[in-house]
Amino acid sequence: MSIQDVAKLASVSVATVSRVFNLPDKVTPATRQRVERVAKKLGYLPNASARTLRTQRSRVLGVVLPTLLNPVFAECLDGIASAATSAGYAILPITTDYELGREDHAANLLLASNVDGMILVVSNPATSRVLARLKTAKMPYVLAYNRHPEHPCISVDSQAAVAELVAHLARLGHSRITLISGQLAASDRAQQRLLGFKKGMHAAGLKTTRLLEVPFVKSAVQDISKLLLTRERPTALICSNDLLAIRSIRAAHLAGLSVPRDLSVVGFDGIALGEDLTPMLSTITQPNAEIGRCAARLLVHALAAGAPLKPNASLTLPHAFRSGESCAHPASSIKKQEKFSTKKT
Amino acid sequence: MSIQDVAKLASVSVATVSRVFNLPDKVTPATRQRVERVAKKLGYLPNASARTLRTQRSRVLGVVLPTLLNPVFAECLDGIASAATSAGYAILPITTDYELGREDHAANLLLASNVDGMILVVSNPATSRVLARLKTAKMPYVLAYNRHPEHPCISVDSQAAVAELVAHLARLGHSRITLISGQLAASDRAQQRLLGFKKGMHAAGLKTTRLLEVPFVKSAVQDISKLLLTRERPTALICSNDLLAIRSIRAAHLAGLSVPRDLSVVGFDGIALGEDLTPMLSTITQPNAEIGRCAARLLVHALAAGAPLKPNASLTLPHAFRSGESCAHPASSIKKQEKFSTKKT
DNA sequence: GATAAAAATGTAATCGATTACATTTTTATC
DNA sequence: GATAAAAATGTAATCGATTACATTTTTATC
Repeated sequence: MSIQDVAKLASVSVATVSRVFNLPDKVTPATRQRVERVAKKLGYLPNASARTLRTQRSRVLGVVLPTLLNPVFAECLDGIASAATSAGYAILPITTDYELGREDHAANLLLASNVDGMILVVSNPATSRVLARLKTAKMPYVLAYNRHPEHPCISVDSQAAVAELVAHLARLGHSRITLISGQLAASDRAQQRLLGFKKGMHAAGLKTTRLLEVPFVKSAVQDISKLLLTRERPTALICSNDLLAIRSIRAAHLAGLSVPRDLSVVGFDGIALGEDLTPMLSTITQPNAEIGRCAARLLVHALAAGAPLKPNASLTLPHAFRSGESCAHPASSIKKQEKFSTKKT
Repeated sequence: MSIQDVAKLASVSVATVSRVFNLPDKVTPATRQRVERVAKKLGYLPNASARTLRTQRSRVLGVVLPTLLNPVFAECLDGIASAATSAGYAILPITTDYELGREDHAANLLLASNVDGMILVVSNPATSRVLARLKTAKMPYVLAYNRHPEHPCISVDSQAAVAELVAHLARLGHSRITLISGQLAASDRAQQRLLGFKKGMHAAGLKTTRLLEVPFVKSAVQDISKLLLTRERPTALICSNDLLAIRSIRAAHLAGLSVPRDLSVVGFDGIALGEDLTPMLSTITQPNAEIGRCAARLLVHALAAGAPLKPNASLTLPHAFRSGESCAHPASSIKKQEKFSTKKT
């Protein structure tokens, strides 16, 4: 079932069939209809491999993501897909499960697949081997969530966001705040959030910054729960992503603590599901779908212009604090809390 | 950067270069090393489009899913990806957002992309146009989650699962049970779960089966909340998926009801996140990743055998009731409940 | 209706791999 | 070292599209 079959049955040359699909104005209406009818009858679709080989463009964007099991990236991919589709591009997503070797593998697969450009969430742009590879291969790309001065990146300012959050918690009366982070080595975001945490704590005059680094793949509820059973337990947890926040709330429950009465928990990411939870998740929201859409639009734009994206094309999108129900005054400043509650009600 | 460049620089023919990559045993070690070195230096990767065009196989499996924003499908896709990868296949996933037209579009895109086979979650296999299309195109495929006697399907027995669940709830003392379902027209699973609900209610001697059909895309918390404020409100909700269950728990909270004291909520799907919630989600679990892995393995096997999958290759995987914390005795039978609680503590 | 210009259509090269078949080189055996 | 067999390598066709250029047909103008 090829263009040859259609041409034969429609009694035209393959060039005419091709034109019907690509330059319909260059074909007489009568011929066009005849060809279209035959094509439809045969269920003919132009072979993408042949077209890509000949035209040297696939109209496909490669996407490299850590995982789709974290809704952050699923939401982002959804944004990428919608922007890509409206620009006439398909997407080819690959996940790496935070394994560095699989980043290379994914990039190679996409390079071999003739994608026109790539959107990536890498572990760490500063040390990434893939990015060098893309540069030598002259493959246009843009990073999402990552932040690095030498690469085009779409992201929010995680560091500032967490610093602001610390200030907010301090204002609420919290002083024993612990950062629950995923593996720092596996993500520049986690590192930036830690930095923001330290800066924020320092700015608030809080000396001791406590950090619990937990494995991300397997649920870390037990580890967090243990932390919450210590004598000098924190009154607030800042979690470097929403899934960790959800697990922290679970951990609090297992430790016999009520959220937010005994413990405030704030997440990071703003996954949609957080709004449906009880207590509704307090979190720093990123515009995940918009990050994806921006990345795709920028990349498509660069492809149209024929020039790879430069680092100065980077975009910092706005984050926001979504005040949910998992964050409040600490129990020690209960009076203030009551005043607040009264105001609210 | 093509096989020609490598051949020239290594002073061999393109055939030899090709053999180094595909039949390395047929090449003298010395030659092989020379070619491999040159290939590596140039960063050469065999062009997938050219290879696919020539060999008539892409080693890619197409995947058609409603959405990745529901973790069920993200988990399933993860299973597909792992099984496909270990079998040497890549995957090309496309989402349809439950829009019928986009199912066609996705299938066409995948057909044009020369995928070797397809794994699909369609709206309704009985009425699907894509499946007919795949048959005429002789494209091997397998359905996931769907159930239909005329197609190869990997699924659980939703109907039996819900019927059993009703029996369980009835045993706990519930009689006013409402099914919260997504759009019935958009999913055969929803229809089967409804059927199981009716059968289960009938078997339990419960006459009135109440159903609330809610839009799935936008959160239906308000609708559910309204239901819970009625005079004859249900004591238990069966939700046709876990996201609806989460929203139902939220709705209960907004209605001033405590779960599970005032209202039992049971979901369907067994998304991983449900275990981290408080109350931990009571739900009927499906082996989502395994459904994906099975589908991929079966398809790969069929491709190796050169024969399309027959309906009798269908597999019913086991479901299970995960007893979480969102389901208990109804308040009216409070004594029984206390007995139970005591036992537990 | 002859002529020139414009529009429609066709021919054949091309993209980059694989592979049947042909040719050359190496190895084994005497 | 001559000869046959086996191994290594090369040549050229092929997959299915697009497209520059050539050719044919249609249209416009007198």
